[in-house]
Amino acid sequence: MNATSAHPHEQSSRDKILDAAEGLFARRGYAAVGLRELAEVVGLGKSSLFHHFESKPQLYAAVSARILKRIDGCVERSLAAGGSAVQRLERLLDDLIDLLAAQPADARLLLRSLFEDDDLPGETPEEIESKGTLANIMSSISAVLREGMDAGQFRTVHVPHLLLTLIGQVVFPFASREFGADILGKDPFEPGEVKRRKRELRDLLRHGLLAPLGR
Amino acid sequence: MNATSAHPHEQSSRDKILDAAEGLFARRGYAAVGLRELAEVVGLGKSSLFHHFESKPQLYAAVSARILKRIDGCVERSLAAGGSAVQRLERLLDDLIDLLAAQPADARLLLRSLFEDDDLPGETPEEIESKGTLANIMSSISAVLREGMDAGQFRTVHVPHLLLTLIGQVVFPFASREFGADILGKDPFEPGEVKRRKRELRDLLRHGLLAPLGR
DNA sequence: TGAGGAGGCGACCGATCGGTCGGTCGCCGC
DNA sequence: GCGGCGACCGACCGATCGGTCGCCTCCTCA
Repeated sequence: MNATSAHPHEQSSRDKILDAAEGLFARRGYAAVGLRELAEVVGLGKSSLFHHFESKPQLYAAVSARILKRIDGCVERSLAAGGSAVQRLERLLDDLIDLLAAQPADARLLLRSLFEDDDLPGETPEEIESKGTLANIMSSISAVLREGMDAGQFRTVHVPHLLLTLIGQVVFPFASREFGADILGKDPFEPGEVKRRKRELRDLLRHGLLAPLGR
Repeated sequence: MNATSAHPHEQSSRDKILDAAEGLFARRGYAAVGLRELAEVVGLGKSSLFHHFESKPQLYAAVSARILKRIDGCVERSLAAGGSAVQRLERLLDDLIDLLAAQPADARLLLRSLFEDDDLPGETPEEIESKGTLANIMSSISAVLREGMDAGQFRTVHVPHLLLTLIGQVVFPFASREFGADILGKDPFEPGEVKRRKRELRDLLRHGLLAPLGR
């Protein structure tokens, strides 16, 4: 069977493990997730996990590689669709927000992987590939920013700092689901809130915070 | 002895434990830090830790409570200094950035605590107090935002969403030190980069990203 | 029909986890 | 001089960690 999608309803054990692991790692972090618990969630014996992944670090690498590939695919697809730099950037942010909203675990795990460099032992091939994927994502976003600046559509800003700013403001709100719900009074993943988030972020980038009167 | 500061050079064991724990928890997360390792860093036997803190969760609660109090103090001090809503918000962001830059572990641990609600077992008194401190921080920042909107200095925005945006863009870059260094090509905590970060963030809030030409 | 391999299982391993216990040492008041 | 006490320590506890091993059960295909 094709593993990922013969019938949509019976996914392979490998994918079930990946999905469950993604959720658990996202919520509680790498070290706090035990393989016994993961196996129980999946509905397998613990030793069966080792038929699909050779070790816990390698499993984590597979999970985070899958997420990075999802994001990379979204970025490439979004930027390839054409239009001015402004249009492409705004579409990219919308699409990224839709992606993070559709996959609640992704934002958390992504954020974790961005500030826990030392969480994995070493340099598996899968790890190295992930580093490349991440670098590709960053350079694609940087490219559209520089393009917009060169075309005079954007102000002159420091691209790397803007990159960090964008990541923080796009990813963080979806990473902190409970805290976000406290602040918003609603689940941030609710369709209405997602739509509002896209609008607020776009307006902030277009106009900043200050009222238009004084300019 | 007064614990916190008799001579500046010989801090109490309790404070040494708090400092070391803050660094370790920030870098690797709660579950990944063993008390043996912590004790070794501090230079004590593991069992001595239990003379100062009754359990690992309680120690973590103390560490994160200390950070929240630091931030709350910074916010209150910064907002109390007077001026228009615009001036107070911009000063607040500058001061927060200075604080996070001066205490490299704070941003990481803060970010962690914001999206790992379930990391601590239950409701110790210290935990409840921290929840109040955090709520106080948020409501103070919200207040200055609403004040600026009411005065017509800010655009009409959705305050809770802006709050999440601000947290993400202020805290995240200092939480991901190594990743930030990759992006910037320099250590984000270097004084020059801190200064640049403050300027870039301020300009983004003032003007957004779009070039002023087309308006 | 039967060999073989993929997938799965429970029992088990050494290491390490958070936490406890009994005891030592030095300082301070009496 | 001595009793009490806070700081500290090493040895130890049961539980759990990631990982291994041998065995079983299907399904496939020659």
